[in-house]
Amino acid sequence: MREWTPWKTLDILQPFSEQSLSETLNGGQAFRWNYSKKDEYWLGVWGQNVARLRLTEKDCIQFSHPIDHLGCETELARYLRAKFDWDLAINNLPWRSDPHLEAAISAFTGLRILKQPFGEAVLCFLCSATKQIPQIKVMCERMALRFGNELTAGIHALPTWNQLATASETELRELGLGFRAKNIKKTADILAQHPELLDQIEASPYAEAKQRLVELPGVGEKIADCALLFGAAKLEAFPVDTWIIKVLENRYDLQAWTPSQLAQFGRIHYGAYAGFAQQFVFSYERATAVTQRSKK
DNA sequence: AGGCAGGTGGCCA
DNA sequence: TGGCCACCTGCC
Repeated sequence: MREWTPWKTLDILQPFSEQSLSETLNGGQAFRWNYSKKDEYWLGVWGQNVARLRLTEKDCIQFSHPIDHLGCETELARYLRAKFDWDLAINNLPWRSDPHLEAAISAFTGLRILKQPFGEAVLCFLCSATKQIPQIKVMCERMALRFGNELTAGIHALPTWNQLATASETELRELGLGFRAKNIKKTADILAQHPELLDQIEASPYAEAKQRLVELPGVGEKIADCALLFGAAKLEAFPVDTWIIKVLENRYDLQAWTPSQLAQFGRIHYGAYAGFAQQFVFSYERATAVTQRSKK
């Protein structure tokens, strides 16, 4: 068992709350964070990094990482987008004329969009098709254990696409990936053949990046938008999933709109930070649904 | 016990 | 274009 560094406060422009930290790490953006009630910290993995996170009573965010992992603090600041001005982004959202958005923003103060490694975001959201968050997490965990590097005692990184290309579809199915296994295998083969492809896509403007991403097997509009929003910091990406369809139909009275029309509405109504707005109303809707379910 | 879950692609009109 | 359906698996 290797040692962990003492807790240190991360230099961050705007604070989290317990709730917004939880929602950011474990609300459907990322799938590799778990909270230990006993130890009172979050443990997470991204890229070849592992860290523990916790909030102090004053909402300072503190981190710890394996002692031998130099550079983790820099990577963490990048991952959490510590220096990005999220309040300015909120200022540019249309909450002044949109009571539902305003309520969602108020309910999730401190929520932000992660900058995950792009390839990992593509992989995780390829797993997400018709799955709920706990199940997506299980799939990611199994892929990491089977094909990813061990970072510290018992904790594995997600496999790189090159590592995945060595797996057979059968091996992937054995991890419980179901029909997603075929898409992941085919995508892995393509990315192994074209090592620069993901970097090129990430560096492209949003529209072009999306156009090129949906050429990958199993990547449709929704998964492409998730990967670009959570893995490439393209905040104009607006994933339209079943939750957002519900929100727009019920809260914005847009019944009878097709998903593609709803996507267009979202981009126009919410603007340049549509994906950030999406995350607020997504979280708000899920919180409401969970409350209603537990009342029964 | 059967339907459904943060979808996608293929096939039909 | 637009609607329908199969596709794995697990959970209610």
